[in-house]
Amino acid sequence: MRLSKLFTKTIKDAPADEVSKNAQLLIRAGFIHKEMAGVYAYLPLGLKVLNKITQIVREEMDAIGCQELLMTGLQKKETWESTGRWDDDAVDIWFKSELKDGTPVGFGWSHEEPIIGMVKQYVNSYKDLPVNVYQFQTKFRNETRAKSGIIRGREFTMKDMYSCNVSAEANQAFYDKTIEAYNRIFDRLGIGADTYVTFASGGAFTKFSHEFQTVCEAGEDYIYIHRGKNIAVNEEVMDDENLEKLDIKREELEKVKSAEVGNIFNFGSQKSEDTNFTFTDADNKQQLVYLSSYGIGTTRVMGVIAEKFADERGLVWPEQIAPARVYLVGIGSDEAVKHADELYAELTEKGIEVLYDDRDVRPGQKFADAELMGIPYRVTVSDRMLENNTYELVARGDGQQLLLTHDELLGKLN
RNA sequence: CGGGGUGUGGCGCAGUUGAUAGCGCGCGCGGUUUGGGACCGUGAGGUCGAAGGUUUGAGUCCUUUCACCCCGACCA
Repeated sequence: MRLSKLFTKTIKDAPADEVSKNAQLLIRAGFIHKEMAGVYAYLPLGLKVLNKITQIVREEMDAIGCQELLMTGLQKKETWESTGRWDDDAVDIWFKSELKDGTPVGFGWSHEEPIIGMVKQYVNSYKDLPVNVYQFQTKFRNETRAKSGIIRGREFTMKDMYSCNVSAEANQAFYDKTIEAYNRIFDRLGIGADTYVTFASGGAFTKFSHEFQTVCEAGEDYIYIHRGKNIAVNEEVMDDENLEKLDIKREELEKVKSAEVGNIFNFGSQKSEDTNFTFTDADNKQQLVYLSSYGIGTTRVMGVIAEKFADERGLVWPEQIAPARVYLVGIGSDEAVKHADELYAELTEKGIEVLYDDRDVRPGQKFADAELMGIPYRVTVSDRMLENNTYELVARGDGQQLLLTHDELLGKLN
């Protein structure tokens, strides 16, 4: 991608109404656009990042046998009445509207009920189970107060997955398998080392749940982490009884601020009882399906990563999700620019994603933008470099600078 | 939802005791520059969140309203 063609541009001053670091930097770098409080659009560079996060999640979900689908944003009242969750008193974040004829509709804040209602149609026998389905969907939640940029919005995207099994054991086995998949996801996203499987309170259908909490100052939770066991306890369920259950001692724990990037619930058979979701077993008896639900807020993850790794110069993306791998800067004479053009063509040809700053602006501005955007590697082609037949490679993360020959550079970037 | 705060060109801000708006960034044009967000010159762009009111006169005062931000509450 040539920067001269990119319609967005960077700005020096963040809008005054943005206080959160993630939104300030993402807006300054041209990754997102604020439409209203808690509602953000994803611009070309931001969408690249979001799509990469999405793809990593998708690969890991597929790897454990899940099938992707896409439910609807509009939902009907009847679906939610079975569990008593259409009522505004039960769920206070509903966005609701109605059809022209007055029929009420809701904007999906979750897809638990609809997806179960849909799957139910196809599951009749134990032979049809297990079923594990997931989607990446926009969720609408009428939060009384949006905050923290894209970490807590009123409209956001989430990967939600639902598993249906024949027994509590099978349900638990898949639940455990998903925890492993989630750990792989957060590893690949670059936040594995700071993300803890956290014992937390449950929701409407279960007493406890597991959260995936990433240590982050911009988070909204306080958790007690156990570095030895690599697990944590959410402050909200921190008591002696639970500590005993987890076989950990209070003094082994360290309190940190964190952001919830994933949350999984084992519903047991309670939810299927409410929704009348049953199957016929081998003895021709009707049995309740065991359900679990698993969420990862993909846009929130993006915000947490932006927030967590940023430094005083701007964003710092982990390589796996950066909008491009290389930020190419050409400086100086026409000759140098020609070399930069050629290198851009060559890298692109090799499948390396390059953001080529071919704008007619001064070097300082290009360097500053490379840093603000957080592209992992900056490659500079200039007359000074050409004299020695080298290219300058600077890593965004640690600032390490290398002077490489053409072949060394390609070796390094491959 | 309770408390606090802010709305003035695309962005960041100033506007004194009321007299129909000014600066920086950005943008156009010309020129000089070219390894850390250059400089000079010259332009374009706003009627001051919205509505109503007081006044000869309102960005400045009053009322209402909307939006946005922060703290708290909430967060399946």
